[in-house]
Amino acid sequence: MKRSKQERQQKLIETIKANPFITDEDLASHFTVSVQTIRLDRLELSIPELRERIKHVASKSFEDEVRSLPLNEVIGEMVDIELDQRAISIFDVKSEHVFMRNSIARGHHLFAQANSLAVAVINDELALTVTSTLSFVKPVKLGDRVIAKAIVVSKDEEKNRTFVEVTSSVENEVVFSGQFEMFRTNAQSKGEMI
Amino acid sequence: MKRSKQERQQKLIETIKANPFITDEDLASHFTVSVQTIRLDRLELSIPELRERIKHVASKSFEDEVRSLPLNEVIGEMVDIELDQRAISIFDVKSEHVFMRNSIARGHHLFAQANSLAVAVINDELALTVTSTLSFVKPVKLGDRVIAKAIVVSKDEEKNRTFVEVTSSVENEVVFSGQFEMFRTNAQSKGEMI
DNA sequence: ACTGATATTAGTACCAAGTACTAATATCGG
DNA sequence: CCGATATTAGTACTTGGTACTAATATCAGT
Repeated sequence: MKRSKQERQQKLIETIKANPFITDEDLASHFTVSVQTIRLDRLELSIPELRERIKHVASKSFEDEVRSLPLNEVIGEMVDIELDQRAISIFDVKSEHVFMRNSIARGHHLFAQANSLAVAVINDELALTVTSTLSFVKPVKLGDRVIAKAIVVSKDEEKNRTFVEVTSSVENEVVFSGQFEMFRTNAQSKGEMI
Repeated sequence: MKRSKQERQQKLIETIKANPFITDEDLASHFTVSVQTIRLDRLELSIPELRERIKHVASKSFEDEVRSLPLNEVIGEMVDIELDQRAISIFDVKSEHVFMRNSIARGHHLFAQANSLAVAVINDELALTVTSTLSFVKPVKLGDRVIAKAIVVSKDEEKNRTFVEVTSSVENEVVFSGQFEMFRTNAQSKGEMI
């Protein structure tokens, strides 16, 4: 039934990963070894104790929660903005943004960054994306820092339209570009989009 | 400096809410009362102890994580698919998808649903969005159920391109449409997007 | 079969952050 | 000043550990 130490430790890693809430005692009975053995295993594998594991999971999600609340309106971090002119935001590609199997960022995050930047650069109460044309130039990978630059290219004051061009790059290489036609108004709340 | 018990308890609730990771000891010195007082307060307010609070935060996020892992690939719920032909998915607009101030769905969620559906309908190892043109027809509100239909309209076998048209509607009214030019290949792993 | 190394188990003291409970003081309102 | 409420102190006990020592098991190789 049981096999080598290495095998057990491998399973241990998986088991704890699948359920970080498991105690040493439960692990011991699960692998039918003593609690001390489990503790030695954790020591060797430098797996922290239950409380530390839980704390880690909790603090990770707590930070995310805190971060996603006030900054909700812009995807990525705004570093520069001149209303009605240009805006720049950076977005770090983390594991939650990529496909599992190839670590490539999912397109909607790039779109989200670009689009929310286009919304932000508009100096009005209300900004609404009407149409957009996107070009995904180059795959973006886990760990990449994407810098999006939005530039207001033209306006049609009569129709309340603003045209914004967004170019995103990673290490000075263009990875994405999009043209956004935005509807703008300072009316109270006819409805807003994006 | 200090005020009534009620006032302290009110602050206590806020403090713990803002930072669930705080110990009774830290709370005690923060409010310059004894640890026992803090414990009586928690008892009266039925605020659980630190470890239980942390566990709660962690398990909440852990469930979310588990849920988002396998369903990671498609945004929304796939209800029908005929590879290389058409696909349908539904997406319920929840509070995390909308702007706080007007309860209107943020565009990238509509894009994400449409785009992941376009990826899914492609019957190949690899599907990559090259370009897309989007039209946000009508604002989508909190609580709306968005039904996206993807239809493969044409193919360019030589260039490995597939053109997909996605139309999203709420209660039979079109709210969004997009044309997606997809790159496809069954090569192992040249890179993938979206 | 014996030896040495590695692995496992047992046991103790100690820690953090509590609960549960009892008992002694403070403080305040009338 | 008295009684009620609030606060503080203190003890025993709990969980899920760490850190450490020491005793066994198990296995591999000669």
